[in-house]
Amino acid sequence: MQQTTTTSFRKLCAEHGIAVTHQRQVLYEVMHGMEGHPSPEEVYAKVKKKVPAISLATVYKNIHLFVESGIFRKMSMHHGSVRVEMNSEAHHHMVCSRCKAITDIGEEELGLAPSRNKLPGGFLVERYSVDVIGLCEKCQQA
Amino acid sequence: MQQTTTTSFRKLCAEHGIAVTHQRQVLYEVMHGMEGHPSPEEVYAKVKKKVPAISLATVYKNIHLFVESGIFRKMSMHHGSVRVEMNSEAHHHMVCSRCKAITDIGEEELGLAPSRNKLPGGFLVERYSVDVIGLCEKCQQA
DNA sequence: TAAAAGATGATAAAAGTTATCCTTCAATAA
DNA sequence: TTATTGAAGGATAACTTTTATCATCTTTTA
Ligand SMILES: [Mn+2]
Ligand SMILES: [Mn+2]
Ligand SMILES: [Zn+2]
Ligand SMILES: [Zn+2]
Repeated sequence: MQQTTTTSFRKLCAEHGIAVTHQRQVLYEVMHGMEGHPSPEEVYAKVKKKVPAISLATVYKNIHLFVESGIFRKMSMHHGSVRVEMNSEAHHHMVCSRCKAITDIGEEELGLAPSRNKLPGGFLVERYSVDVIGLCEKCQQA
Repeated sequence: MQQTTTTSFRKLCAEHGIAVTHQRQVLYEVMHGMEGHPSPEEVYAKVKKKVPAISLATVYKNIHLFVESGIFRKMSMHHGSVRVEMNSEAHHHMVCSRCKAITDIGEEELGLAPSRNKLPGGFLVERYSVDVIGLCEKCQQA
């Protein structure tokens, strides 16, 4: 089983053209086994139990690497700072995955019909916030 | 006109039960006139031109105040740190506006039909990321 | 107009992230 | 298998964003 895991991680790395290291493998396995949407600090705390000498910088570097190579993805666009919305119209956002430009798009233009107002688990809907991830026109050319 | 603006800001403050200060008024007017989704630093830079002595802390405090009192809103949920997604299924998120708990919800469960793949401005859609903002069951009781 | 409550400004501190630099390790070829 | 070389890791400084603290000043209200 250990052998199998190791082998499949080697394969994953080969597919993505990244080197296999012990830290990377443990990090991958720990992250893979985590529920929800952990922060880098939470990942670090868990990995440290298996590789006590690991550095927080290594965790950050490899989280980025995993995200860039498509092994995992970011939960949502994370802007360095909080952003305020002054447009009070009901609208959503187009986010360019390359240049990170954010453009408003009206609810009708987007053509989204939020149906339910109660969701599984008894969650009561207040509003929907849709980020459309994709490429802006400029970035499609480049 | 200046008089009118001042009067309407006083009214807005009264409605939201917050005190009227010079800094607050200038901040509100500057933010109201800004395009897009500025960061606190960008707001600070602009306000400083009109009130050179204003402190960055005041800008932060009042942005929070404006958001809490519903005058403006946050562009999107901003978590203190980057969050990684290990669930590779196509899914979206229910975000509790009170306790900030994030729960996965499958695409079908949500009942969302993303139709177009080209949007205004030539934006090419890669994927949709929907945050449903609302109250989780626990927070509805409290 | 005076007292109380609240807001501001300066600045320290905390939290999150990135950069630097030296050491160690993994990939590759001899 | 071993030597070489580029890549990766570890320690830590530095940077960015945000919050906390506290003395001073301004609004509110009575
Ligand atoms: Mn917007
Ligand atoms: Mn998720
Ligand atoms: Zn772009
Ligand atoms: Zn909740």
